[in-house]
Amino acid sequence: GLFLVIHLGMTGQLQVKPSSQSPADHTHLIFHLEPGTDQLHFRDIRRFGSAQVFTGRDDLHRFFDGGRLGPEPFGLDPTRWRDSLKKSTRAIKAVLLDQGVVAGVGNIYADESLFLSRIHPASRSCDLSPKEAETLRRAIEEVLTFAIEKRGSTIRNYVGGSGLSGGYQDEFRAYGRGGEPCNRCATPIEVMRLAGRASHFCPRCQKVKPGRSPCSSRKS
DNA sequence: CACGACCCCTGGATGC
DNA sequence: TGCATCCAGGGGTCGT
Repeated sequence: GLFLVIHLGMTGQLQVKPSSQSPADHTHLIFHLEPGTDQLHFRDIRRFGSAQVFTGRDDLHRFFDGGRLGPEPFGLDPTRWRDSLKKSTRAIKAVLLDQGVVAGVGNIYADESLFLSRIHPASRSCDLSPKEAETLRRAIEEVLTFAIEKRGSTIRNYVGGSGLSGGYQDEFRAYGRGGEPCNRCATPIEVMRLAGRASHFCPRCQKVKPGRSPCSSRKS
Protein backbone atom coordinates (compact mmCIF):
# COMPACT_ATOMS: atom_id res chain seq x y z
CA GLY A 1 0.00 0.00 0.00
CA LEU A 2 0.92 3.67 0.03
CA PHE A 3 1.91 5.59 3.14
CA LEU A 4 1.63 9.32 3.61
CA VAL A 5 3.94 11.18 6.01
CA ILE A 6 3.28 14.83 6.73
CA HIS A 7 5.61 17.14 8.63
CA LEU A 8 3.95 20.39 9.66
CA GLY A 9 7.22 22.27 9.94
CA MET A 10 6.41 25.50 11.75
CA THR A 11 3.29 26.77 10.09
CA GLY A 12 1.71 23.67 8.61
CA GLN A 13 -1.95 23.00 9.27
CA LEU A 14 -4.33 20.21 8.44
CA GLN A 15 -7.92 21.32 8.21
CA VAL A 16 -11.12 19.53 7.34
CA LYS A 17 -13.33 21.68 5.16
CA PRO A 18 -16.54 21.25 3.26
CA SER A 19 -15.85 20.77 -0.43
CA SER A 20 -17.97 23.83 -1.15
CA GLN A 21 -15.45 26.07 0.58
CA SER A 22 -12.62 27.49 -1.51
CA PRO A 23 -9.13 26.82 -0.20
CA ALA A 24 -7.43 29.46 1.95
CA ASP A 25 -4.19 31.09 0.85
CA HIS A 26 -1.14 28.83 0.98
CA THR A 27 -3.11 25.65 0.62
CA HIS A 28 -0.76 23.23 -1.08
CA LEU A 29 -2.62 19.95 -0.96
CA ILE A 30 -6.27 18.99 -1.00
CA PHE A 31 -7.32 15.44 -0.32
CA HIS A 32 -10.63 14.55 -1.86
CA LEU A 33 -12.13 11.95 0.39
CA GLU A 34 -15.46 10.35 -0.34
CA PRO A 35 -17.31 12.20 -3.11
CA GLY A 36 -19.61 14.84 -1.66
CA THR A 37 -17.93 14.84 1.76
CA ASP A 38 -15.48 17.14 3.48
CA GLN A 39 -11.95 17.58 2.20
CA LEU A 40 -8.65 17.55 4.03
CA HIS A 41 -6.55 20.64 3.32
CA PHE A 42 -2.84 21.00 3.98
CA ARG A 43 -1.85 24.65 4.40
CA ASP A 44 1.62 25.90 5.11
CA ILE A 45 2.45 29.58 4.96
CA ARG A 46 6.20 29.26 5.36
CA ARG A 47 6.51 26.01 3.45
CA PHE A 48 8.87 24.44 5.92
CA GLY A 49 6.52 21.51 6.13
CA SER A 50 6.51 18.56 3.81
CA ALA A 51 4.41 15.68 2.63
CA GLN A 52 5.89 12.54 1.22
CA VAL A 53 4.53 9.29 0.00
CA PHE A 54 6.15 5.94 0.72
CA THR A 55 5.39 3.12 -1.63
CA GLY A 56 5.85 0.33 0.84
CA ARG A 57 6.28 -0.67 4.41
CA ASP A 58 10.02 -1.13 3.89
CA ASP A 59 10.48 2.45 2.72
CA LEU A 60 8.44 3.67 5.64
CA HIS A 61 10.48 1.73 8.14
CA ARG A 62 13.73 2.91 6.64
CA PHE A 63 12.50 6.44 7.05
CA PHE A 64 11.47 6.10 10.69
CA ASP A 65 13.99 3.60 11.95
CA GLY A 66 17.00 5.16 10.32
CA GLY A 67 17.96 6.76 13.61
CA ARG A 68 17.00 10.09 12.18
CA LEU A 69 14.19 10.44 14.67
CA GLY A 70 14.56 9.68 18.34
CA PRO A 71 11.82 8.61 20.75
CA GLU A 72 8.64 10.53 21.43
CA PRO A 73 8.97 13.07 24.24
CA PHE A 74 6.11 11.44 26.14
CA GLY A 75 7.03 8.35 28.06
CA LEU A 76 10.77 8.66 27.59
CA ASP A 77 12.63 5.95 29.42
CA PRO A 78 14.32 7.82 32.30
CA THR A 79 17.47 5.69 32.18
CA ARG A 80 17.93 5.97 28.43
CA TRP A 81 17.20 9.66 28.58
CA ARG A 82 19.85 10.19 31.23
CA ASP A 83 22.32 8.14 29.21
CA SER A 84 21.72 10.07 26.02
CA LEU A 85 22.35 13.33 27.85
CA LYS A 86 25.54 11.90 29.30
CA LYS A 87 26.85 11.06 25.84
CA SER A 88 27.09 14.57 24.51
CA THR A 89 29.37 17.47 25.30
CA ARG A 90 27.14 19.84 23.36
CA ALA A 91 25.03 22.50 25.01
CA ILE A 92 21.86 21.02 26.46
CA LYS A 93 19.83 23.35 24.26
CA ALA A 94 21.44 21.87 21.14
CA VAL A 95 20.72 18.37 22.42
CA LEU A 96 17.05 19.19 23.01
CA LEU A 97 16.76 20.45 19.45
CA ASP A 98 18.40 17.31 18.08
CA GLN A 99 15.52 15.26 16.70
CA GLY A 100 17.63 12.12 16.94
CA VAL A 101 17.71 12.45 20.73
CA VAL A 102 14.08 13.28 21.26
CA ALA A 103 11.63 13.97 18.46
CA GLY A 104 9.31 16.91 18.37
CA VAL A 105 10.89 19.48 20.67
CA GLY A 106 11.55 22.72 18.83
CA ASN A 107 12.96 26.04 19.89
CA ILE A 108 9.96 27.28 21.85
CA TYR A 109 9.42 24.15 23.92
CA ALA A 110 13.16 23.68 24.48
CA ASP A 111 13.43 27.13 26.02
CA GLU A 112 10.28 26.71 28.08
CA SER A 113 11.38 23.30 29.37
CA LEU A 114 14.79 24.60 30.37
CA PHE A 115 13.23 27.55 32.13
CA LEU A 116 10.92 25.29 34.08
CA SER A 117 13.89 23.05 34.98
CA ARG A 118 16.07 26.00 35.95
CA ILE A 119 18.79 24.71 33.66
CA HIS A 120 20.90 27.12 31.65
CA PRO A 121 20.66 26.42 27.91
CA ALA A 122 24.44 26.62 27.49
CA SER A 123 25.16 24.01 30.15
CA ARG A 124 26.97 21.06 28.69
CA SER A 125 24.57 18.16 28.33
CA CYS A 126 26.96 15.74 30.00
CA ASP A 127 27.36 18.01 33.01
CA LEU A 128 23.75 17.61 34.06
CA SER A 129 23.26 15.47 37.13
CA PRO A 130 20.90 12.49 37.01
CA LYS A 131 18.51 14.54 39.08
CA GLU A 132 18.61 17.42 36.62
CA ALA A 133 18.12 15.07 33.70
CA GLU A 134 15.01 13.74 35.39
CA THR A 135 13.74 17.22 36.18
CA LEU A 136 14.19 18.15 32.54
CA ARG A 137 12.48 15.01 31.30
CA ARG A 138 9.45 15.81 33.43
CA ALA A 139 9.53 19.48 32.43
CA ILE A 140 9.35 18.56 28.75
CA GLU A 141 6.27 16.45 29.40
CA GLU A 142 4.68 19.15 31.49
CA VAL A 143 5.35 21.92 29.01
CA LEU A 144 4.10 19.88 26.07
CA THR A 145 1.03 18.70 27.93
CA PHE A 146 0.10 22.24 28.89
CA ALA A 147 0.82 23.53 25.39
CA ILE A 148 -1.39 20.89 23.83
CA GLU A 149 -4.18 21.80 26.26
CA LYS A 150 -3.79 25.36 25.06
CA ARG A 151 -3.90 24.21 21.46
CA GLY A 152 -0.27 24.90 20.73
CA SER A 153 1.76 28.00 20.06
CA THR A 154 0.87 28.94 16.50
CA ILE A 155 1.80 32.58 16.36
CA ARG A 156 -1.02 34.87 15.33
CA ASN A 157 1.01 36.14 12.38
CA TYR A 158 0.88 32.75 10.76
CA VAL A 159 -2.75 31.88 11.25
CA GLY A 160 -4.57 33.55 8.41
CA GLY A 161 -7.35 31.78 6.59
CA SER A 162 -9.76 30.11 8.95
CA GLY A 163 -7.06 28.73 11.21
CA LEU A 164 -6.82 29.25 14.93
CA SER A 165 -3.86 30.64 16.82
CA GLY A 166 -2.45 28.66 19.71
CA GLY A 167 -3.24 29.79 23.22
CA TYR A 168 0.13 28.76 24.56
CA GLN A 169 1.78 31.82 23.05
CA ASP A 170 0.21 33.74 25.93
CA GLU A 171 1.85 31.41 28.45
CA PHE A 172 5.47 31.80 27.39
CA ARG A 173 7.73 32.35 30.36
CA ALA A 174 11.03 32.54 28.50
CA TYR A 175 10.58 32.31 24.74
CA GLY A 176 10.21 35.70 23.08
CA ARG A 177 10.45 37.50 26.41
CA GLY A 178 13.94 38.98 26.10
CA GLY A 179 14.25 42.04 28.37
CA GLU A 180 10.98 41.30 30.13
CA PRO A 181 11.00 40.35 33.81
CA CYS A 182 11.28 36.71 34.79
CA ASN A 183 7.98 35.83 36.39
CA ARG A 184 9.78 33.99 39.18
CA CYS A 185 12.39 36.59 40.19
CA ALA A 186 11.80 39.67 38.00
CA THR A 187 15.32 39.55 36.56
CA PRO A 188 15.18 40.51 32.87
CA ILE A 189 15.12 37.51 30.56
CA GLU A 190 18.24 37.27 28.43
CA VAL A 191 18.67 36.08 24.87
CA MET A 192 21.69 34.34 23.45
CA ARG A 193 22.32 32.50 20.24
CA LEU A 194 22.87 28.78 20.62
CA ALA A 195 22.82 26.05 18.02
CA GLY A 196 21.85 28.70 15.51
CA ARG A 197 18.68 29.60 17.38
CA ALA A 198 17.69 32.29 19.84
CA SER A 199 17.75 30.98 23.39
CA HIS A 200 15.76 32.77 26.08
CA PHE A 201 16.53 32.24 29.74
CA CYS A 202 16.60 33.85 33.17
CA PRO A 203 20.23 34.53 34.14
CA ARG A 204 19.34 34.25 37.80
CA CYS A 205 17.10 31.19 37.87
CA GLN A 206 19.09 29.28 35.26
CA LYS A 207 22.72 29.11 36.30
CA VAL A 208 25.38 27.77 33.98
CA LYS A 209 26.61 24.50 35.33
CA PRO A 210 30.26 24.68 36.39
CA GLY A 211 31.20 21.69 34.25
CA ARG A 212 33.34 18.81 35.37
CA SER A 213 36.15 18.84 32.86
CA PRO A 214 36.36 15.17 31.92
CA CYS A 215 32.70 14.75 31.00
CA SER A 216 33.53 11.40 29.48
CA SER A 217 33.00 12.19 25.84
CA ARG A 218 31.91 9.10 24.03
CA LYS A 219 31.40 7.87 20.53
CA SER A 220 28.31 6.16 19.26
C1' DC B 1 31.73 14.45 15.75
C1' DA B 2 30.25 19.29 16.31
C1' DC B 3 29.93 23.60 14.77
C1' DG B 4 28.86 27.69 11.78
C1' DA B 5 27.18 29.38 7.39
C1' DC B 6 23.92 29.28 3.99
C1' DC B 7 19.55 28.13 1.92
C1' DC B 8 14.55 27.43 1.62
C1' DC B 9 9.90 30.71 2.73
C1' DT B 10 6.45 34.42 4.25
C1' DG B 11 4.79 38.14 6.97
C1' DG B 12 5.40 41.38 10.71
C1' DA B 13 8.20 45.07 12.49
C1' DT B 14 11.19 48.72 11.69
C1' DG B 15 13.48 52.55 9.30
C1' DC B 16 13.66 56.03 5.81
C1' DT C 1 1.92 55.71 1.95
C1' DG C 2 5.40 52.58 0.22
C1' DC C 3 9.39 50.92 -0.18
C1' DA C 4 13.89 48.15 1.53
C1' DT C 5 15.72 45.54 5.14
C1' DC C 6 15.95 42.42 8.92
C1' DC C 7 14.22 38.71 11.66
C1' DA C 8 11.82 34.39 13.15
C1' DG C 9 12.70 29.05 12.82
C1' DG C 10 12.72 23.21 11.17
C1' DG C 11 15.74 21.06 8.61
C1' DG C 12 18.92 19.88 4.72
C1' DT C 13 23.55 20.54 2.88
C1' DC C 14 28.29 21.72 2.92
C1' DG C 15 32.71 23.34 4.60
C1' DT C 16 35.91 23.73 8.58
